[in-house]
Amino acid sequence: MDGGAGGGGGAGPEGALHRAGARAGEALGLVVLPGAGVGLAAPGGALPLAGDPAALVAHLEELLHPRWTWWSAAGTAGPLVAAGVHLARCHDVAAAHRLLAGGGRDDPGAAWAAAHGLPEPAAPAPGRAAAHGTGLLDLDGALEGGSGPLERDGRLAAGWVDGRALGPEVEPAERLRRAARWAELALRTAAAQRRALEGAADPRPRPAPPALALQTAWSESAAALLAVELEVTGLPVDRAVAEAVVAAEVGPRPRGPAGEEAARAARDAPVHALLGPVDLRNPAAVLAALRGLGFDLPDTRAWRLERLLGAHPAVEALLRWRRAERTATTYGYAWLERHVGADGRLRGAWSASDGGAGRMTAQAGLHSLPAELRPAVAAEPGHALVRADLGQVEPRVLAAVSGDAALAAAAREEDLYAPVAAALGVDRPTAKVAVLAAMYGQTSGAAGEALRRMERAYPVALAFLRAAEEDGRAGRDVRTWGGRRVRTGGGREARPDPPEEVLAARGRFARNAVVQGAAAELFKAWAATVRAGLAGAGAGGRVVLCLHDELLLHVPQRGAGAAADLLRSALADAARRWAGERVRFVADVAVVRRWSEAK
DNA sequence: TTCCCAACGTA
DNA sequence: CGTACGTTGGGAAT
Repeated sequence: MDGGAGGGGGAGPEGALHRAGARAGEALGLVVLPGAGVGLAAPGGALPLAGDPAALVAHLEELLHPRWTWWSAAGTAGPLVAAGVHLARCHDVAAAHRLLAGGGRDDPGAAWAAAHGLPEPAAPAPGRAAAHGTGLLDLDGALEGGSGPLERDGRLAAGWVDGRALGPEVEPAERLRRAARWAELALRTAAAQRRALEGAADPRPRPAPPALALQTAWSESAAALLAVELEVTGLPVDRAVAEAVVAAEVGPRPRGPAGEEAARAARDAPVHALLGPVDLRNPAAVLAALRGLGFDLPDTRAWRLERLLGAHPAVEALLRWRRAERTATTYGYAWLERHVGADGRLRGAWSASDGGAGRMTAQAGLHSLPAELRPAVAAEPGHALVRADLGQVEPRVLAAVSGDAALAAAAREEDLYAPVAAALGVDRPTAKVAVLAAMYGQTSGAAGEALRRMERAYPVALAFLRAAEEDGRAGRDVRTWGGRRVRTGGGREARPDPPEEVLAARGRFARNAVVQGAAAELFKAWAATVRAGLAGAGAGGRVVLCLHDELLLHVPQRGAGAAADLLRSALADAARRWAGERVRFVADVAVVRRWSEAK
């Protein structure tokens, strides 16, 4: 970063940072102004630094190895990651807020308010809550009056939350000072969150590992940074193979809108010949046409049509049409065009903890690639893919978080269902169905007797699940093992007397959330540990896909064996921190050239 | 233009 | 054997 720093004096920012109370390994607030500089904040003061943000941050990473503390990785880390800077540790205020508060809000205004005991502010204008807005300009009284980022009532000022206060139209030196001030507020918010995480009451029947909530906040923070990296890195795709897979389903790439239209008509023709000129893309029309053939169905879902395969040739044609249409519209040439870059990387936006239970989500179809396309996910020359997926993760998680000693004993086996089957006195498939039925709240009576035996064999686990279900039915929030608050919908749309259907759905949701959500936490702790290990190895390996219980790494060929070992050791480390020694977690690991070759 | 539903891919 | 998510197209509501 030679010579880029201003404000620190002398050889660099070290002196000023030291005077501001920055210490190696400790929290350091960070705001990035792309192309202009950074705002830093340590416990004793804030420091504006002009210069290239990536160079400044890379230097400080090496010098201080801090826990970078920002409002959100999504808003701050993008330019740094794009410039190739590795950031080892962070506290992501948005991620910690999602963990502590649940719900959909994670903007600075909401996090600040929660951390200071203030009521949640009005939601920022949708779509305009950019990290550092470029919009102008009518800086309101809160800014112009010199009152800075805080309103009189203690809330964050709107002009700061929406980024206008840091916009490029602000005079450069003032803009940097504001960035440092903004970093200071992120640091203060993080400190309050840390106190809340450390002081969190432990409502569970048995004690969690020490500081689990704080550890979880940090691994969730790492996942938020990983989400930024995943989008920058992308998933390596062999475009020729992908196009061949598409072509096999829908034919050659159509040329222009006319070709598009012709291909569409060609897809429809065989079904029209058998079913009449029905609008195949309108389910109601398809339903009516099928009724004309004598099939009276509640809907036209594939599994329902498959039962009628022998009855009329139109059924087979329709099912074939559905597959082709899915490929053409969702995973076809247009999709490749939109999401696969010139460098052969499939890119989409990632979210580190979306939805009710806090799983990762991804756009651009990254989480729902059809199996037929997996041969197209391929290592680049000189590289390998290393794939690992957790085995039977949800029942193992249930054993860990419920504290059921008998289930934990079963979870010490490579195949958890074998001892469960023995305990229940049933065969393995029945045992598996019984466990899943218990975890997810069965409604049809298929596993009735096995479920009653589950109750006798694993009463602690079943009581844990029943308690979550009761909380959900009552509209009470539940907390996952790592401390994530999951709202069950009792608050919003509070109808006076919800029908049984709604109550039952809330119960199933809560029963599922305490398992699925906890599994998501363990997964992210694993992913964060793997990420750190890859960086430490220094061989350029990257996580390229996270898929709920599966990790895919892209590594130089000669590092593949080490990466496979890392996946196993990282799981052991993460699981020990997360659950102690009582439960074993297992991963299936394979070094492959194509994703389809694993498993 | 916005919102909801059906359908289906993944875990 | 239920939950979660994203994407698409169509139709109704606005």
